[in-house]
Amino acid sequence: MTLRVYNTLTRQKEPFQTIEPGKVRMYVCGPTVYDKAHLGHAVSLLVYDIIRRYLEYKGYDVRHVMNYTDVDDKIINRARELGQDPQALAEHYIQEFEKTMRALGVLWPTVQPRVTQEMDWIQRMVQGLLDKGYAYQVEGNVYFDVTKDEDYGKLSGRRLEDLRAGVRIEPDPNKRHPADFALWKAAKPGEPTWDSPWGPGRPGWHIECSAMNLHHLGEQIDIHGGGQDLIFPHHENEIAQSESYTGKEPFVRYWVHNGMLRVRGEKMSKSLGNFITVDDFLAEHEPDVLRMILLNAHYRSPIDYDEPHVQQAKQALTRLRNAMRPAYPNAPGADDEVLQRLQAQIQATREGFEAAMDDDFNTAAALAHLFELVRAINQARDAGATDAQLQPAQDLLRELGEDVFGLHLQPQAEGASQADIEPLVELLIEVRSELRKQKQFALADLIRDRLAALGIRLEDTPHGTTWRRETREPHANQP
RNA sequence: GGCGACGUAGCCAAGUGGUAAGGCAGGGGCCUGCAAAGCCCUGAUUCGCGGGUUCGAAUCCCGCCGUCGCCUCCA
Repeated sequence: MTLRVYNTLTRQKEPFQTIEPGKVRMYVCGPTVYDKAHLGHAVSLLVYDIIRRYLEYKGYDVRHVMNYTDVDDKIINRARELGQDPQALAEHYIQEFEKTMRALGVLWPTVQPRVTQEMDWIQRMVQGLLDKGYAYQVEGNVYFDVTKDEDYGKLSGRRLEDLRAGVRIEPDPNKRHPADFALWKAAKPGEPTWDSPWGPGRPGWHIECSAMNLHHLGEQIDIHGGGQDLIFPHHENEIAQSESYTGKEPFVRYWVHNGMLRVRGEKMSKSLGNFITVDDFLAEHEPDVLRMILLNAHYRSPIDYDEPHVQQAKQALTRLRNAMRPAYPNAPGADDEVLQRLQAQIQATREGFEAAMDDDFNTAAALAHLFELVRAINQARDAGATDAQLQPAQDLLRELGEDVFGLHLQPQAEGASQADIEPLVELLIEVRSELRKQKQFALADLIRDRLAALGIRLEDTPHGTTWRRETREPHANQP
């Protein structure tokens, strides 16, 4: 099977072929660090985490770059409000963001460049664009001249005439064309500045991503990711800069854009003030719940966030985890017919899962195949399968659910180890069984309830009583 | 005004020409002292609406209605 990926540039799914065989160069737009991460950031982190995990499952070596925008109007303004140094503020929120990444359990990017550490590459590109006539200087500012780029607008499907007719482009007397954008902004009093051939100033927003791509991945890359709201103008401008500078097309082989998270039917955004921070979410729910919400939908679709969806995702996650539970006590072993069915499902699941993921990372369809495996495992367990007989199926569920989807399906008990408490729990179960035989249900239930309060769940089956540590509690992000 | 996406059972959602995956919730049953989990059965003659193409359409075309996004910072 060949992986096919939807490319925003061509608006269709295309066979995935990398520039270098076996290697993927992937760049994902990271945050501007002036505030805590919200759920939209989490969506982006998780979507590209899952994509990366699948690429690695397919055997690719992924070089994954995610930037931090640590120089920007918003940072400067926030720092001014708080009476802080902008760099200190940015550093603080980078640390916060990385806490969030750890809490969400995403694979760590290979490189995490910061604008402030890329000035050489940024200035080199700005100068190159000036030299080639794609940019012009006005009073210490450098602007990109969109009229010099014949195919400007190809990513977002816009034409300059349309833009000119646009209602909300603010007139700027310095710009030759309203759609021209700043590569370098002349210094204003009280702002961080860097020396440059065009005078003191700081980079415009778009140039950083072009420069970091060039520096860390090369002139052409395989995948460029980001939210759909970045298609215009940010990614459009990136293409214009990079292709004008290098003279090579395409700058990016596959433009991948994830759908926006919505709250109460509207996009969640800082300007609308309806955003939920990741910390707020994690104080109530475990990170896998958000992962499940995303897995259940397609990454390009908008996702509505609300409590009912959270509850649905939580239940579905529990069903997945319950399939990892062991065989019944003293399981006699399942017969051949049952085992053959289980074996057939193992094969069908892997094939179905890969076919779904190969089709533009169709996680919802892939997840459906996982649930079919779940049913087969549960059927086999009910039919008396032993742990050894269940293991191949559970191994597959673990591989696809944990390694590829990034979920945590195995109970991860905290505190005392399993081995430490096992003899004690077994003792209590034995005592309780005696009580049940003697119909002393009040006492038996007391033991069950008190153990439940301690996070140990007892379940009576026809074959005996099983126990397990309660799945982990929701926890706030750890330091 | 320009560009674009979407509209599938109570809810989430896959499915882009061959007769509707999966999950959540609900109902019935099995199991059980009870509980929990699990298993079995159960739901759209139908895919926003109206036309058209086709032997055949949720899937293609046209029109309409509705929701949302981008065009300004934004994952």
